[in-house]
Amino acid sequence: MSEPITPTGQHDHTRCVSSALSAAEARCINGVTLTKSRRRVLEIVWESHRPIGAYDILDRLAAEGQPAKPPTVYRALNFLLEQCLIHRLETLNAFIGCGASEADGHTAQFLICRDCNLAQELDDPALRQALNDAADQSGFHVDKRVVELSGICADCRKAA
Amino acid sequence: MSEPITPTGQHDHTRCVSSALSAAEARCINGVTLTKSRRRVLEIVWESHRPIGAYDILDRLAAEGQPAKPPTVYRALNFLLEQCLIHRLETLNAFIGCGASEADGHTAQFLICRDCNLAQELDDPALRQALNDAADQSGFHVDKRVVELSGICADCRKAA
DNA sequence: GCGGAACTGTTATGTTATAACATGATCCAT
DNA sequence: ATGGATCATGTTATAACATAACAGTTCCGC
Repeated sequence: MSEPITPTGQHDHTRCVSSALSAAEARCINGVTLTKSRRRVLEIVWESHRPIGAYDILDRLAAEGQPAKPPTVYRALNFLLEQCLIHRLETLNAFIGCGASEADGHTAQFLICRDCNLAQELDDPALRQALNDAADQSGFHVDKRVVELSGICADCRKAA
Repeated sequence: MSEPITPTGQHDHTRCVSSALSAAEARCINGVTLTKSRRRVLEIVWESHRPIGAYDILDRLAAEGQPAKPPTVYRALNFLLEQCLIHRLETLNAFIGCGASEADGHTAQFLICRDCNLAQELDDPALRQALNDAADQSGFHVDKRVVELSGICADCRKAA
């Protein structure tokens, strides 16, 4: 969030990928292991700020000479989701690296651009509060929040 | 929203189904027609306040001796979505009747109970505002909003 | 080295959704 | 009333997304 992401997603990925990986390694300590294939899937997910589908990950693995089958990828993705290292975007059936720090409840909101396909992760406190209030008013106990706003991002609007 | 919906969803459905249908007829005037099969799919969707999947609708049609194929149902569902007569719940790949009045932008939020499977439709102004603000801060133009909170509803919490 | 736990491989299948093309119904303008 | 445009439906096939079930492997503590 502190670093601009261009419409083409061209920024220093090596930096954010490696920071994602070190966060991942840090989180994997007691009985939880970041194995080679989980690590590779995490890298692939982080290779852009765009959501990527499970079968696209399969294709990447195949292209690298590591042919895999769906369960392999889905198992890795589920592990990464459990560890809060990635998010699943419900509206796209796709996955994206989690940009948030470890202990913030893994709650996020997404702005998904139809044009450049970037997905910007937010964690807006006011929005979070409004979500909590809405649920509280109904006496509803929330386990999981999905907030995905689709449209056109600022850069693409300028470009148009 | 004015009428209580129990955890079992037992309330006067004939009333809400027929009011949904008359809303639908009213909306279908100029070049837009509520055909028999679209109408039947709308009725099926409205037969509970629970989200229903496309293939469950297919099964119902088959049980009624109106065997249909997936495109038939998806075409009806897409029509009903365009007319804002139903919503699609992205987290469930399922559909539910739209309880909102005609001209409010078809923006809604859902509280989805994992236990009784009811989905309560909200249109909370504060939440809507918070969503707008979050997008505006990023200069993002929103086309479509998906807000789905999953958890346990008040009734199921009491019952537990 | 043995047993258990975690991880991976493999086959098959389940679930959700659409492409592509053919046919039928409706309307209304000439 | 016919021709043709438009909208709706039927039909076949397949694409896209996801998991069940079971077999094999690796790793680690005892």
